[in-house]
Order: sequence, then structure tokens, then C-alpha cells
Amino acid sequence: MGSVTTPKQDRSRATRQRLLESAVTCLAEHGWTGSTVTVVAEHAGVSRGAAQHHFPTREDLFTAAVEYVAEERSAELRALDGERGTHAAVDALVGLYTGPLFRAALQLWVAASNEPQLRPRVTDLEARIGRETHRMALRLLGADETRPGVRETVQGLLDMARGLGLANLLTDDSARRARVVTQWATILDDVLR
Amino acid sequence: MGSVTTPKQDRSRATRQRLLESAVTCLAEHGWTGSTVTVVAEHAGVSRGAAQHHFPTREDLFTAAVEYVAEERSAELRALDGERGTHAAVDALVGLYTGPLFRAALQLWVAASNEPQLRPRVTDLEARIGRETHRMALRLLGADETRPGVRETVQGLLDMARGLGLANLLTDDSARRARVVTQWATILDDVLR
DNA sequence: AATCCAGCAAGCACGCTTGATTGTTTCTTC
DNA sequence: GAAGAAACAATCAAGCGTGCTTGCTGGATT
Repeated sequence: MGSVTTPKQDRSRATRQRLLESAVTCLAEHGWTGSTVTVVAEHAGVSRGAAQHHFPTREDLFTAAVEYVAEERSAELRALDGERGTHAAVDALVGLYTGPLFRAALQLWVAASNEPQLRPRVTDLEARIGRETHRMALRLLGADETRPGVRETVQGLLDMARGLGLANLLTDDSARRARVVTQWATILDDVLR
Repeated sequence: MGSVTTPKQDRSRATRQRLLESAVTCLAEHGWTGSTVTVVAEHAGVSRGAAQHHFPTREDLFTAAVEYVAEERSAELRALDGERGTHAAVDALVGLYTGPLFRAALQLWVAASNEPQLRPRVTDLEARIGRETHRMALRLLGADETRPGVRETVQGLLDMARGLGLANLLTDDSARRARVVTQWATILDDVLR
């Protein structure tokens, strides 16, 4: 009975989890329209019917995936806590915008700009993550938001990080990014203090 | 013979031009996969067969559209020449990353990250435009690139502009953008001088 | 004036994706 | 141990986009 583990439930949750992870991966690799339910299911190692069992329609699957991406990004953000030093902070923040999670999020933004039903969900979650990121940035940088200009400076930094992530979409931009990060870390050191 | 105007040729060129403009508009409004040849042709006011006559395949149409976007962006960039003052310069540069042309370019970047045949064309043209933009930024800001750090500072500014443009994709970000621009303009005024 | 050919419109066939239906296995519960 | 439900697999029909083919119009060539 239910006293011990319920393997059926476990397996079900596992496949559901695998499907969501697969959706994120496929989003980053094949884009929005390239991430067909067949592709996602095959990548997850489950049949299409199984995917359809958990998420009756494609929209159901990807609305869940959008929330999943948001949670993962939030977790990745919280994992940054503890970084000290301006350069390390900037590097860590910029690092948020490279990697598969940001790639998936980027695909979702662009898709949401065209798909009306996707737009509100993405904008809401993005606004929430944006606020979280801003708070964490202030914390890592040890910045005092009450001082005039600090808020806009940090926002600009995060916008720069987004832009660097975007530049990294098509070509490996690591080398240039590192130089920009060190330069702006020193600039911020002067501005914020 | 061809001594005077050849109206047939003119009409042909006009249709071709309209198709390219329509492709860019549809790209910005409906995205890559949403910009079907039927949609582009209808938006241009020509039949699908006409579009297919000028561009036998969809790939032909959009490879031409990619170059067209690059040319338009280059023209928009050159039109900035003459802006003086750091704030005006930053504002103008950031302005490059808002508006339909950047939206279209953004859709192309994301599409190119998934479509292998599109990627090299987009990356090549983007690299060229990137260099042009950097040169123009140095010029508008009156920056001396030989000084250490100036190159990375300006690159970071342009990355921020890209990030602001990306943030403007889903929601109207004008108000926040204006504040960030003024703040970063003052920062650059300090750093570059 | 007669012929030719580029520009253009309409229709058809193919492949792909989605959503729905039906059948099969596996676990729970009495 | 058997009945029932849940998870999963396999197949089918409908819609859409692409590419190709056919047929027509209006300038260009001789």
C-alpha cells in the first residue's frame, strides 16, 4: 500500500521530469518550432504516446517547460550567492547568460514575441526572474541601491550581460567576453564606490 | 533596345524589392517559421507564384532577405553620423537596437542558431556590421581606441545596447531604457576622458 | 505585324506535425 | 488471485507549407 514508495507514481514523475528536461534541451538545440513533440519524446527516450499522456497537447507541454526553465534559472541564480569581489560577481552574473538554460530562454522569448498564447506566461516569469537577478546583483556587488544612479548602473550591467549572451548564440565569444567583463568590472568598482 | 527605360524590368525590380521589404516586415512580426512564402507574398501584394518566380525556393528568398537586412542596418548606422555629445551618441547607438530592423535581425539570429544553412551567412554579415558599428561608436563618442580598455568599454556599451534591444522585444521598455542610457552616458563620460 | 519570352497566376502532390483513438502492459486494491 | 485503473505504445485522420507544373498576359525583338 502507500506506506512505502509507490513505484508507479515514481516512474510517472520520472518520465514527466525527463520530458521537461528534454523539452529544455531541444529548445536550446532545435528552437521553438524545431522542438516537436516527437523530437522531445525521442530525446527523452519515451514514446510519443507517453508524452501525450502527460501533456495532452503541445501547448501543455511547453507551458510546463516555460515554468521549468524559470525554476531552473532561479536555482542557477541562487547558486551564485557567495561570490565575492567585483570581478567575480560580474563574471558570475554574465555566466548566467551563457549556457543551455539561457539559450532555451532566448528561444522562448523570441517564440513568445510571435505566439500570442505564449507571450503572457513568458513575460510574467521573465519579470520575476529579472527582479530576482537584480537583487542578487546588488548583493554580489555590494551595491547600495539608495544611491542615485546605482539602480540604473546595475540594470545596464545586466543588460550588457544579456547582450553578451546574445552575441554568444552564434559564435563562441568567450575570449572577447572575458576582456569586456574585466574592463567593466574595474569601471563598476570605480562607479559603485 | 535598352536605350530608354525598360518598364518590364522596372516592374520586375519593384516586385522583387517589395518582396524583400515584405520579408523583413514579416520576419519582425511573425518570426522565422511564421514567415511563410505565402504570408510574405500576400503581405507584398503579389501572388505566391510571383514570389516563387523571383526566388525559386524559400531559402533563396531569405538568403536575399538576410543581405537586405544587413544593408538596411548598415544604412541606418551611417545615418547616425553627426550625432555629438556622449548622451546623444549613446542614445542613438541604443536606438539601433530598437525598431523593426533589429527585430528582424534578432529573429534571423535565433533562426540561424538552428538552421545550419542559414548560420554562416548570418554570422558573416553580423561580424561585418559589428565592426562597422564599433567604428561608428568610437567616432560618435570621440573615443581613442589606442588607449587601453577603451575598446572593451565601447564593446560593452554595444553589448548593453543589444541587451536593451532584447529586453524591448516582449515589452515596451522605453522608460527604463532612457534612464539606463543617461546613467551609462555619464559613466562613459568619466571613463573615456 | 508576327514571334518570342519573361513575369505572373492557379492548381496539384508530397511530406510533416498535430491531435485523437484504440490496444497493451503494469501496478494497485479488494 | 482477480478486477480495476493508470501508464504507455501504435495507428489514423486532418491541416498546412513547400516545391513543381501548367497556362495565360504583356512587353521586347526582328
